[in-house]
Amino acid sequence: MPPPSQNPYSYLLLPPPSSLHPSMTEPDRVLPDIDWVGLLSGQSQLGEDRPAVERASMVAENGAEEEKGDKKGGRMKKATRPRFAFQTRSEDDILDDGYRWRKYGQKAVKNSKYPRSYYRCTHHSCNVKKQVQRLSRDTSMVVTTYEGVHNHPCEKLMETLTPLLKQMQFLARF
DNA sequence: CGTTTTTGACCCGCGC
DNA sequence: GCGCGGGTCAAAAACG
Repeated sequence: MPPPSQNPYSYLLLPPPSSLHPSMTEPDRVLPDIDWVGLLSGQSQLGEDRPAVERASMVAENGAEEEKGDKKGGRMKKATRPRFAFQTRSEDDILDDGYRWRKYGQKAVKNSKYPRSYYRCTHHSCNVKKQVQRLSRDTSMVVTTYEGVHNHPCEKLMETLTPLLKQMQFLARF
């Protein structure tokens, strides 16, 4: 796979584009203050909720309601996780977001001549998923939908961003 | 040889 | 119940 033709991380810093595919629900694009350093370094990872982040990445359609383990019901399955969709103008279907993904399926989509691919985060016990599909209307557009929040830091991103973020924090005190 | 991709089968919810 | 659309499994193939 060729290197990304554009900044693959831009979507981490910018709100999602205003023009979403009709089939996509509108994500909540309010981006509250986030402790990026703590988040990315995984210092405040599991256990604690990160409401700010979840809210920022949540799609209105299926609220992130946690159906906690309850044996009685017999079925408490679907803990709907936050979803976050965005689209990118790119030649490449797969853009490098710093995480490692394993493809586990591909399906043809109705009303589209391009298939949709399903990926899962390869990190152990991190069941974040994403799906990628290309718009048949605008071939140059790729829609990526993330589901869930990583419970581990992204080493690759940390390498490059930590020094900068630390510096920004320092400067922000003035 | 371990990991990832491929690909048809399978499963499940939903509308008829 | 049955078919359809969407999502996942898993075995084999491909890859490095």
